[in-house]
Amino acid sequence: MESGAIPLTAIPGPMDLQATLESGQTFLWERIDGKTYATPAPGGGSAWYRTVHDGEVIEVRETAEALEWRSSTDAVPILRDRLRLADDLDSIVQDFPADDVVQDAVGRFAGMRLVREPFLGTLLSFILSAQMRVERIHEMVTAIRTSYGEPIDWDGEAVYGLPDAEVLARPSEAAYRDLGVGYRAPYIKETAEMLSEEAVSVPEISGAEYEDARDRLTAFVGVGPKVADCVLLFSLDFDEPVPLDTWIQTAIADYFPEANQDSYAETSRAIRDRFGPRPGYTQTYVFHHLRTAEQATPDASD
DNA sequence: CTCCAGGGAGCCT
DNA sequence: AGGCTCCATGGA
Repeated sequence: MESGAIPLTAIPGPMDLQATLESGQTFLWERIDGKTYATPAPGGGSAWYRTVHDGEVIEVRETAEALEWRSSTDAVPILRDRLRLADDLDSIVQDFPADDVVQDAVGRFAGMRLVREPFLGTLLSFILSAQMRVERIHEMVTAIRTSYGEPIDWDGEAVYGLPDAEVLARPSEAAYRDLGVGYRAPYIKETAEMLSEEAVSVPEISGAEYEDARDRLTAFVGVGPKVADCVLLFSLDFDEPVPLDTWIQTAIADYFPEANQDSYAETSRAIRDRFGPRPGYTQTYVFHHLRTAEQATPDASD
């Protein structure tokens, strides 16, 4: 086992590991303490998080001074890439619009970064996300990972990463339904088949202009414009997408009504213009802010 | 009980 | 192109 620490002073701008990993951008990490998407822990520290990257186990937590890591390999370049540690967050946030809802979100989650997660896991996660709560998406991805991934021995514990598309194309639709994914079962199977057959060129999508890339991604079964936007934003390094989910639609209705247009493509352009030079970053803050504000309001008994 | 969740496919004009 | 209906599941 290797281990190390990335000093927070080596990261441009603030860092909030928990907000980054528990804001519904990625479903490929698990908290080792067993609590998933718990309310933020006060005190500057975080739980340990674990993922499997190309067959290597990676664990990371945030302390007051550093991102500490343990891994079967050198985790530093992987963490820098997946957690976008090179992003100058102060500069990015300065470009956000001055609207209260945006600035309130920045105030709550300073240090939340976009992620740059592996393509297959991101694609499947957001296919599963249709009409589903964030916590359950994580449960479904975990169920697939632990059911069909190869166990990795990690200090005597079996750790499961997501297998490749060829493996995920094998289970029957009924087998996926048994995992509780509902009507998304055929989407998962058919998309895995398309990937294993290389029916769609992912490098071509990565290299395309944003709206063209979004259109191309919808060739996968279960992928419409919203899911495509999530994949482009959280995996393929596009900063333009503003996924128009129920929360962002609510935000548009309440705070940016002039951006409400007739079609997804037109509304997308309007809200992008409204959000400024970093639309994807702005969206991620607003989404996390509104989603977590709602769950805090229903009752004061807890 | 009803309503809702990071929507999309299939079908109809 | 744009509108309508159906699609599983679990929590509030």
